[in-house]
Amino acid sequence: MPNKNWQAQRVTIKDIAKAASVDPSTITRALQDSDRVKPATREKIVQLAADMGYVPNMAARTLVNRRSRLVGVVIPDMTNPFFADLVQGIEAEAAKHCLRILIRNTEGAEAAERDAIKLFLELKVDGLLVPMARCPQNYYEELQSGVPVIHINRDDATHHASCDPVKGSLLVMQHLLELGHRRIGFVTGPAGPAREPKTFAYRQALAEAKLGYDPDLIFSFDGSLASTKNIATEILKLADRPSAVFAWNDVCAIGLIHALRDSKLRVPRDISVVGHDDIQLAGCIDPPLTTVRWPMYELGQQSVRYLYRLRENQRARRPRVPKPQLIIRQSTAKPHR
Amino acid sequence: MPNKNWQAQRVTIKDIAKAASVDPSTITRALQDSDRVKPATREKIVQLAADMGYVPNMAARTLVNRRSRLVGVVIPDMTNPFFADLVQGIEAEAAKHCLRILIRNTEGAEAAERDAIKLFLELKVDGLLVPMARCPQNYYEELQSGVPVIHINRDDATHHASCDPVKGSLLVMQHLLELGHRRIGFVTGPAGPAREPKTFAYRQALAEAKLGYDPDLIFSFDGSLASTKNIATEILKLADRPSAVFAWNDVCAIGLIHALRDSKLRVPRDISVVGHDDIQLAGCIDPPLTTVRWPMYELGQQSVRYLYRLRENQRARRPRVPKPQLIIRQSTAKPHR
DNA sequence: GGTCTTTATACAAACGTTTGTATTTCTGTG
DNA sequence: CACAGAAATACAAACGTTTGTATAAAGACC
Repeated sequence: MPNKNWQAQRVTIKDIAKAASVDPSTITRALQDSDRVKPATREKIVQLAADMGYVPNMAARTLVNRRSRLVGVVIPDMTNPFFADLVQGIEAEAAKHCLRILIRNTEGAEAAERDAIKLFLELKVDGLLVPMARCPQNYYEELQSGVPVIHINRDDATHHASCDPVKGSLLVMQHLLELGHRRIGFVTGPAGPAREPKTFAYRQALAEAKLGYDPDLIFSFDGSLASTKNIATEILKLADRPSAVFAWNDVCAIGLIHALRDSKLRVPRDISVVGHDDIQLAGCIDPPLTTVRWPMYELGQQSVRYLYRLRENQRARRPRVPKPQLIIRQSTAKPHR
Repeated sequence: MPNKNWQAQRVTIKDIAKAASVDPSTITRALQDSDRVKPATREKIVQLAADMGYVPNMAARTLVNRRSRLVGVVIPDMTNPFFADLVQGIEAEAAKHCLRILIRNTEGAEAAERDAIKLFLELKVDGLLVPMARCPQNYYEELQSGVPVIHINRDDATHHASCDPVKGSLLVMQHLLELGHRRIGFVTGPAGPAREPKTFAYRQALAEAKLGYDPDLIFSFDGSLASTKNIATEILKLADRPSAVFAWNDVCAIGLIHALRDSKLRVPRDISVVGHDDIQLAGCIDPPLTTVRWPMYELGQQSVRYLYRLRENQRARRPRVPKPQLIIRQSTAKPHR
């Protein structure tokens, strides 16, 4: 069927008004359940609206209300199931406050993040939720958006809800140290706000254990599984191999374990590997992965609650969030040597 | 800082007009790069707009244009990395047509899907992209939305872009049959549009191979890894065990392999397992998973292109999409017995 | 310098809601 | 029946853009 005509607005409040021979303002009030309209009239109108297939025009509504009840969420990486949890928490809480959430995906790219923010601001969202923002904080400050922005896991932001990223990594290091590891490798990830604190925790833990920092033990993961192969190769080449590796995240850890096995290194017998994020599959690979879990669902809830307070100009304290948790499975063991 | 005042609209076109002592309409035209305004004026205005931090009000714009250049995308399951690919394809193509995409997440729930659609319609999106719709087709037909809706992988829809789901599953069955398997199990998944065609392909392939259909060999996966354990138990209990299992998807297959191994069944020596989707991790578990890849990225691109055509009232043919592809790795082998 | 184009800008109406105020219609009371 | 007061509804302006049309300014030609 060619040339079908797509029409944006089908039936408006005025059409209903005409059909009910009543003023448009009455339609609004009836649909909003205001007590200013007679029950009988309301009923008639509601019925009519349904029959005529009326769909409110948010554009018009937002224009006059100057509020959209919309919240923009910027997801840096849809590939990472880890954010799915966050979104679920966000949605659950948003529903309670009659806020509707809208998602944009940036592939961890700064430009895409800016685009997303721009779109949301044009849409006049009531608030912005941005986990692990890639753009520097001053970008957000200079924005002067006039809209509350809650950062998730960026503790340098004015408003943020965070799960201490240093803490999580310290737990990992502590675990490895307690097992007796002395040469511990570290895999950094793609640029982003998570890199700093993890690296910091790694160095901090080494220092506290009075162990030296060896640049040879730092590897880098670019987000692709292919790069885990290279990391394995690098590790193999080292004269003095690490007995444990703290991988950037679970995907990285799983790839690494696979690559190491290809090179005849057994995990955890020959080398321990720890991940981060506790993705769904972490527990059912071989060996089940030791990792860190962040309470993303709660984080999502908390940040919406915080946003809501802010939006209502209520006194809003930065939310507290449950601590990261070390999940010990079987990819870590005492060093063999 | 309590009681900060969040103001929706900060600087409008009128403010710029005043500042430039010029009519609002000139501002619009200058910002739109129309040739009706003198270059010098345009430049001044553009500069001014930037300095004043002007953010266009989409609500107002949409209201008069009756077009938003927005496209709504309904994602059924963010957990599934499989959709990330789709979104990337969608975004890449949308950018080419100056369309901006907005995502809503339904947890595969019918109600959430309806909500998402409702929101998008209120927002007056120019089009809807809905992969694997959970709602029945007549819901969409009765909607009479006046907006083009492209379904992805629902070949019963008026407008759709699909990758033949039957074909993919037939490839799997063919592969298993060629290896010599005669007792093949099948794991169905949560309710949804994918269940029918997969099941159909399974039965079809059995029939063509002149093999009987045995209800004992049908298991069901509810989306949680926990349920794969139950499936493994069920399989173990069977007197006449299948020599191969076609799992609902990769996550299911990985969970199942893990659970089977716990019960001392080795894959693929004792039992072959095939997945579906070819998620990122499929290649680096042990054993690397045989699975089906759908060209989700292309599917995303195609559906946007199709939508664009429809939106422009151009003649639009349903897009062709590359076929699903069987990825043979090491989780399948000849039956041992 | 007057007329005719061309170029640049101003004016005004419209998009679909919402909301404060004004007006009409009831209901009950004296 | 008149009137106050309440209840129900109508009126009109506003939200921030866009766009067709009208107007003013500038340049070209005789």
